[in-house]
Amino acid sequence: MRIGELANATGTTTKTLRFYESAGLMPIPPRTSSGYRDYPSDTVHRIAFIRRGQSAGLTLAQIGEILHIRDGGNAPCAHVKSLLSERLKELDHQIADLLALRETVQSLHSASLTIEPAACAPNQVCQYI
Amino acid sequence: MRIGELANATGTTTKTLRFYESAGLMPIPPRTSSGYRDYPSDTVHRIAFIRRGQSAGLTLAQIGEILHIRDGGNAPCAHVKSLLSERLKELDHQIADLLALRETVQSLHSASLTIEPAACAPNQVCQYI
DNA sequence: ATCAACGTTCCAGTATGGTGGAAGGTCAAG
DNA sequence: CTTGACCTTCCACCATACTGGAACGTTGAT
Repeated sequence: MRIGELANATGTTTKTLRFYESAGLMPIPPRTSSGYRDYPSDTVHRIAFIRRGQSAGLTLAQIGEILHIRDGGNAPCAHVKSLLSERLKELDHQIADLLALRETVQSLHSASLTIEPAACAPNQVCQYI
Repeated sequence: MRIGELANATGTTTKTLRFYESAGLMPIPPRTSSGYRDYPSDTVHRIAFIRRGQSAGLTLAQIGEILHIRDGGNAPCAHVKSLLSERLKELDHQIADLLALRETVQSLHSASLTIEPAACAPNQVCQYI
């Protein structure tokens, strides 16, 4: 199948597919005599996997690692487990950071609602921040 | 004061200060006869404000807006209030998104711990994802 | 034969907040 | 007079996942 078909079948764009290829996520596809990429039809599964990996919050680089292990003929199970638990730890950190930031912003915001703007000194930028 | 002094006094670098200037966050400073930037000493407060704005999760562009209002001789109170409440909404969105993602990753990870890797079919990339 | 719709490569830009380095000018101490 | 620490400008690059566009070749239908 040609690149446009594949893009249609997977809900991506030809641009994105060429980008994935340049990023090392796709095996180099064979070409037709005129130079068009000619993908085997099971490539849709590979693209679908990439999308699922992205919705799981993995980066393209991490998804690439998994694909490379599989392409090398091995089962990527162990690596996937460690990527997922790593990602889980990162998420916990990010969530904790954002919650702390939310606290900060929340209290700045509350203060900005209660303090009189008239009390604003012109020699500083902003009393709320 | 010269740029290195200012950088030292505020815990930034000369690179960063020149970057802030190019980003429009700093008033154009006077120069010495030899072409060195010569900052008024209250510039440290401006830099400190920028840092506080960043720890409140504001972008440099948003911090710039506040500074411009103040530089224009007006009190930025109203704008600051709206920036903070906007930021609060964004944070709530981001946190909700991350929590949902955490759920997804969590269940994928649990599955990866219980399912037998031996059940791994070689014709798909990874059963966990 | 011509036209649209597809394909190709390559280069550049998006947003964010800087960082690194080259090539050169200035200043104070020894 | 030279050395080292400072300053100047400018251009390029980091990560991330694409996107836009130019310039040109191919395919299939009318």
